[in-house]
Amino acid sequence: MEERPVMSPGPCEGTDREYEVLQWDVREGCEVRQILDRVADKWSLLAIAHLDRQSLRFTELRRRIEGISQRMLTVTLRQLERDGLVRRTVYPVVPPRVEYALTPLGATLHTTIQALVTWTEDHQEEIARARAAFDARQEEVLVS
Amino acid sequence: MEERPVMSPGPCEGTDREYEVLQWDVREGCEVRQILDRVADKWSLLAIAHLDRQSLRFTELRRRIEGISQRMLTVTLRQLERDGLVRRTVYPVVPPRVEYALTPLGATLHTTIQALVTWTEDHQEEIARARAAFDARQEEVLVS
DNA sequence: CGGCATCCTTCACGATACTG
DNA sequence: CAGTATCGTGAAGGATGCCG
Repeated sequence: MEERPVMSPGPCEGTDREYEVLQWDVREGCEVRQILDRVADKWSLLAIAHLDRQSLRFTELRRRIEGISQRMLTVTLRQLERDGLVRRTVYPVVPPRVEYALTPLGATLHTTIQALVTWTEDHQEEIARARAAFDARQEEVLVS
Repeated sequence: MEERPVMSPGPCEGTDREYEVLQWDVREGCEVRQILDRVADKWSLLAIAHLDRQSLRFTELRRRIEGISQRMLTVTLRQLERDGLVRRTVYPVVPPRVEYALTPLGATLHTTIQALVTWTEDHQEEIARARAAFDARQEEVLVS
């Protein structure tokens, strides 16, 4: 068992959520950061996005998330399962059949993640233009 | 100039957004994936979250994002600037004063990102419980 | 103060091989 | 099919030093 979360040992309790979102940083470094990392992770994002309202078998999921290695899909799904975001169902048949689906909690996260994905899709051209403009400006500076 | 995005040279044009979100994967591997990666990046997320409706100086931002190195803050801000999400303003005084703020585009992303942050805050206990339960189950299996 | 360049380490991840 | 275990590598990122 190699990559098991190491859980930063820092001081981390009583994350008084009273003072409101704008101050969410005062006690950051706590678990929020770690969870955010996991949840915003490249492969987690894609896995959750693809499990929208449907359960998928391991290989099926692997095919849909183009470019993911078997190893990373396994690791990612284990983490999501551990976090209670994905439910793993094993059918005791041979050859084995394992299905993955979002839990209710995972479904609520899906909504948020889908918003991020949609935002990206909707603004990719704008970003591409910004990049081109930025690079052009850099070019100028380099020439001069 | 070391880490400049390499821009995967794969086939990537005419990302027909006609077929709708559920099919956003057919042409993935395109820029969407790359942008999603950047935008969902650990430090990008935090930087954008902290630039909510206020501009901050470099050092101020650095102090608020606990744990970020100077190097990573610089790199992150450059990328966000290049993507048109953050505006960098240099005041020609000495010592130099540089302020960072969200662009209008960045502000729209902030909304989405804040939703993700809020989700994480709202569900951290639930996730902690899920993890504890999962780990307990693993323990059982190991003992047997 | 707000960087950039260099060096060096770590570890995330892919590739590969083996199993129930 | 759906994993697990092991190994090797590249790249991410921290530490440090210098500069306008």
